[in-house]
Amino acid sequence: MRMGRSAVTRFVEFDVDAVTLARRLLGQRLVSVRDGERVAGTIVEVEAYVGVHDLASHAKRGHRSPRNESMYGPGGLLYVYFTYGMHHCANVVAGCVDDPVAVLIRGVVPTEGLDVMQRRRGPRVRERDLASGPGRLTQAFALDREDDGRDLRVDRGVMIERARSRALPARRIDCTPRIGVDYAGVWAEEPLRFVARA
DNA sequence: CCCGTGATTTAT
DNA sequence: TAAATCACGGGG
Repeated sequence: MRMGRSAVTRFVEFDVDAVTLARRLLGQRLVSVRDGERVAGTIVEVEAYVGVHDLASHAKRGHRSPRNESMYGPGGLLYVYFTYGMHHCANVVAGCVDDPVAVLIRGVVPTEGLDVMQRRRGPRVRERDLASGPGRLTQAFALDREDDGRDLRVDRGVMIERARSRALPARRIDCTPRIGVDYAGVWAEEPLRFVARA
């Protein structure tokens, strides 16, 4: 027998286009477990990087290197890169093998392990800044290049848990151009950033 | 506004 | 080999 549209799947499915995955990730729960310390939060801001033709993407013009190799893997891999000499950013790979599309996680609202996040981020950081920003959330969740290529579908250290069975309705999502991609010409204007309304 | 910081990419 | 760039964050 076939699963209907309303069938409840336990896990997020990743083998879809980047925009679909971006919208699907909003409201779901990012989790990391490090040395038995579990932290978690709700994904509230993401950006889609939609393919080799997307001049804002690390895979633009089909570029492939040790850094972005994970983008060429199956949907569900984690792509973590290092930038500006001090920050890590985390993406969820979408699509299928050899189709380098991904979703950058830009903002999470902490729900579990706030004390752990505070320790990692520093004592002067305000609660609402713990994981609001792509570099901030990797620090709060302790994600770095060691985590690049992990498979979120099976990994026990980093995962995305289904916190809601249906995607957020479109009216609960704000759509804007992506941040920090002014170098990308017309692609800088594309509305590929998605933010869950407060 | 400016700057740190260093891996990666691109130009010479 | 050298120079420029960078999916950022913190501090004025």
